[in-house]
Parts: sequence; C-alpha cells; structure tokens
Amino acid sequence: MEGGTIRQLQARVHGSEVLINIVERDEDLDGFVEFVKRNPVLGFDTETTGANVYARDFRWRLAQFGTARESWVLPVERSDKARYYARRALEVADGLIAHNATFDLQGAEKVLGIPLGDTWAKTTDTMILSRLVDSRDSKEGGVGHSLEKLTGAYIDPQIAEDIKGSVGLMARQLGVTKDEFWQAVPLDHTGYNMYAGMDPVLAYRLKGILAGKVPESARGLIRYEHEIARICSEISRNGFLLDREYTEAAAERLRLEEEYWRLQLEELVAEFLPWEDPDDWNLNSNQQVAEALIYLGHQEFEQTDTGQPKVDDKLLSRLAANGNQLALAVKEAKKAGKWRQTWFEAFLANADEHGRCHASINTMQARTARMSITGIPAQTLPSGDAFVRHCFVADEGHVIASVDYAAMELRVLAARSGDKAMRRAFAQGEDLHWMTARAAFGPDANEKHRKISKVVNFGRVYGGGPKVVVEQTGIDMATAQMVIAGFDAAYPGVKRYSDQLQSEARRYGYITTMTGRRLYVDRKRAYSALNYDIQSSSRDVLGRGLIRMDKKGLTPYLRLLIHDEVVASLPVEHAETGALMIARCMKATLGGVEVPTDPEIGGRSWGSLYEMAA
DNA sequence: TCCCCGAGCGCC
DNA sequence: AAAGGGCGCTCGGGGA
Repeated sequence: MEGGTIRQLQARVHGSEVLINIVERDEDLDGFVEFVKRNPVLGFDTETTGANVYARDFRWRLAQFGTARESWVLPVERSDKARYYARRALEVADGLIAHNATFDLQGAEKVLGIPLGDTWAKTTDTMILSRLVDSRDSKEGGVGHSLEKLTGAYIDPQIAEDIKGSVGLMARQLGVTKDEFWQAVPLDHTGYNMYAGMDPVLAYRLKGILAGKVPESARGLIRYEHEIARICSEISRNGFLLDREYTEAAAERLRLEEEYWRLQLEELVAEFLPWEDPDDWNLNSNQQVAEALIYLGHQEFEQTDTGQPKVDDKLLSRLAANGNQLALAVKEAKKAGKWRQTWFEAFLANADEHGRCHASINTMQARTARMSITGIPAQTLPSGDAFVRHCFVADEGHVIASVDYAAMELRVLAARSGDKAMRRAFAQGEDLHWMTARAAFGPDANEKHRKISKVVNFGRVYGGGPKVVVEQTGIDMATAQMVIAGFDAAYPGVKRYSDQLQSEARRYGYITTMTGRRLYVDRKRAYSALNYDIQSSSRDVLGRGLIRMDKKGLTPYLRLLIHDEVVASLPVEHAETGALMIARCMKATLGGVEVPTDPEIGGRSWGSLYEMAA
C-alpha cells in the first residue's frame, strides 16, 4: 500500500482484526486494485440514497468490497474513478457474495450498466442461504434474515449489538430521521464508513458459515433459488407500465368521493362528534368509528381477539343495508380513502421516469418460501376488481395475458398425499366439491351442500377445523363436523398424510418438502405441517415453471407473479402463442397428478381481464 | 419526536 | 378431538 496515508478503520470481529480502507482520494484506489487482484471472491455491498433503485433521485453513495479480514469503501457518489473501479471489480471478480443481492445487483445495473445476468451468474446471496438453513423469521423462533440477526447468531454478538440501532443513533446525532439519514450523511462520516465497510466482511464470512448449515436435502436448492432470484430481479427491473393519466384521474375521483362522504358524515354526527374538527376524525381507527356508531345508538358489536368492538366491512355493510346512513358514509369514505392512498397514489409515487412501476419481489419471504411482492402489492389488490388493475397496461403494441393454475393447492394435496380418490377425481375431471358433498350429505347433495363442502375442502388445506367452517358457512357445529368426517371418509389418504407429517414435525421439529426444503414446524402447531407442505410445494411448482419460462426467453415479458398466477405483457401479434408458451412452461405433473394452467388474453390494460366476467 | 410493533383487515 | 396457513398495508400506542 502506498505510503500508508490511506484512511483506515479497525474493528475486531470474533477475535480477529478487520481493516477497513476508506478511499478518499483517487490515488487511494491503487491499493484497491491490488486488493481485487489478490482476491477473486469478494463480499459486496452498497450504500445508496434510498431503497427504490428506480426512483428518479436514486444514487449509489458508497460501494464496498471485502473479505473476512479486509474491506474497501469506495466513494462512488463523488468520484468517477471510484465508480470505474467498482465496476471493474464487479466485472473481473470470479465470485461475489452479497446479502440480499437483488438490491445491490439491480443498483449495479442501473448505476453502472452491468447486466443483471452477468453479476447474478457469479453471486452467492447470503439471504438465500439463510432462508434455506432456516426459513423462519426471528418472530417465529428462527434466527431471522437480516445481516444484524445473522451476525449475532453466527459471527459475533457484540458486532450485531453495535450494528443494531447504529443508524438510528447516527441519524439522531445528525439531526435527521432514519429515512433521511441515507441521503444526509456525509460520505466520510466515520460511523457510516464503519457500518458500510463491515457489511461486505460480514457477508463474506456468513457465506462460509451458512453454506455448511444448509441441510443436505436442500443443497440442490441453492442454485435453483439463485436462478429464481435472478429471474425475479429481472422482472422487477422490467417494471409494469403505469397508465398515469388513468391513475391520476382515478385518484382525483376517489378524493372527491371521500370528501363527499365526509360531508355526509359531518351532517350526520355534527352534534355528537367528540373531535372538534371533523377532519381529525380518523375513519381508519375502528375505535373512533365504534364510538360514533354508539353515539348514534348502535350497541351490538362482535369483539375482536383483544376485546375491542369489531368494526369490519361485514358490520358496516350490514348496517348500511339496513339503512344506517352513518355506516354507509363511513364505509364509502374509508374505501375511497384507502383505495386512493394504498393503490393509486402509491403507484404514482412508485413509478420511475418512464412511467414504470417496479415491484420488489422477495422470492423466499414466507416461512414456506412463498414469494411476496411489495411496491406493487399485487397479492393484496382487491379481488376480482378491474378499477385498480386498469392502472397497469401492457407495453406499446402489447396486450396483457394472465395464466393461472387451476385449483393448484388441492391438486398438490392430491399428489403429495397420494390419496387415490382425490387423484382419480382430478384425473377424470370430477368435481372435488361435489365428491365431498356426496360423501357427507349422500347422493342427493345439493348446491348448498356443495358450497359448504368447498369451504371444508379448502379448510383442510389450510389446516382449519370445524369452528372455521361454522364461521364461514353459518351452519351448526354438528353439521360442520359431519362434513369434515365426510371429507376424511372420501379421502382417507389425506388424513394419513397429514398424520404422517405431524408425527415427523413432532419428532424432528421440521418436515422436508418435495424439493428437499426443510420447514420447521412449531411443535404446538404440528397440524400446520400439512399446510406448510402444500403451500411450499405449490410455490415450487411455480418456481420450476418460472425457470422453464426463463429458459424459453419469456422473462422479458413477465410483469407480476401472484402465488398461482403470472401476468405478462405480450406483443399483439404473438399474444396467443406467447400465452400458450407460458401456460405450457407453468404446467406441471406431480406424482402423476396434472396441475393444468389456464391462459387468458386481455386488452391493453390488466383490468380488461376483470371486466368480461362481470 | 421518532420508531417499533401489535392489532385489524383483506388477499391467495 | 381440535387445530386456519401465508403475506402487505395502515394506524395507533407506547417505549426510547
């Protein structure tokens, strides 16, 4: 190293010295070049201006590279040369190790133009390893998946303690909020540099530790999950085109609607309102709404688990239908407000300068490895609704296609349990709900019986008992138990399989899914083992389909993944073949049971697919 | 004041 | 015999 004039920070990690080199001048980069030459595998991390890579003002501030004992912090925000060498390091490295790599690699593509495929091909994501070791969150009895939690459990509790709250502390000292911190902190802030420099070191060390802890049965999933992560990074990067004009108009319309209903409310409860300014009345506070309903004479409330009066949509709808103007106004005002904020305005805020929204996909979020999507919370959009889905449109010259699995979870249940009757039912295209209905109610079962049976069929997948069936169908407990008994009689293999999984869970504390994934099961809730197995296996049916789609070059057309559904933007002239290709790639056969797919082609907007049925 | 986390709701 | 699984979003209470 030249002259020893470079700024360095020292830390002790698990008893060993770690040297953090802070690049301040371009000359300091010579030492970095040597470091990269010496170390073909590099821990990698970035500090940025914010969490949304595609925001207009997104910038990299620092880029950090490290090994177990040494790291380099490059001020990429202010130095072209630092940015150049960061890019060279990413290009020449044989291997990269990052924690939640999708963020840093999408950043590398956005900021440096390095294609996601190039970096992912040599990256090990310690988040993926962590989730394969133990998929549980810290709240669920696992270690958790943050760098801090993993460091505490596997490397050095003291370091984890130092990391914990350090950003909050630094933010307070700088007089900014935690959110503002990332933009506000000076590039050479010592605490920030220490925090930044430590991350690639920790990721580097974690790889060695976690790789050895991935269960034997799950080792094959390491590559597979990295493939899925890379594909989903690309889907995030693609983004979904927003119809800005429509979205803005819808937001404005909802704003007016909310105002209208709020005016009604003011008239209705003016004398009773405990809030001086009616605008202080928070309609999302069920406590406040309950108070107002009580003021106007409504007394009977169901209770929530914590003993609060229950004010849900069901209650408001029922009261509104009975002519309660307050309930109607609250319901409508709430809905308008929620929809405006949660959907339309959120989309507008998320969109990049090209009008595309980039959902962030957490490929292994749930303890069953189910994915979750934030940014475009596609999984929680109002069901069957076109109004919100009209916000998203296919690219110019494209149309929207959607392909979903038909009754995936029940079919996976048939395959996994091996139940003969259920397998035969699917093979012969029989209606499972009728079958359960006839088993419970006899050969004369009617449409009403079928509805109840449907609840029981799905309830079985979710591990629900008779109580839930009673709640959902309104039938009495004895009938619910009878239908469940009917289910068990019709499909004896399901109960057998569930019992087997439960005893496995009680004995070992975990089950192993069809892909070899280990899922820990709380011994007190061993009954959930069946649901975990089905949910996780279903997720892997989609995961395998995703990889097949990618191999066929379909990734650029994919827009959203929603548990059992894929949304794509396809060129008009190829929409039919494209949708069929997607459907074929997704289609699966599991232990002899087909999981068929159902392709649909709509118009320019996603919402168009939700208008025909109505 | 800020922020974390539980409660409540709604989706697959 | 009995057991509803998973997530994201918003609000509000209470701790730091």
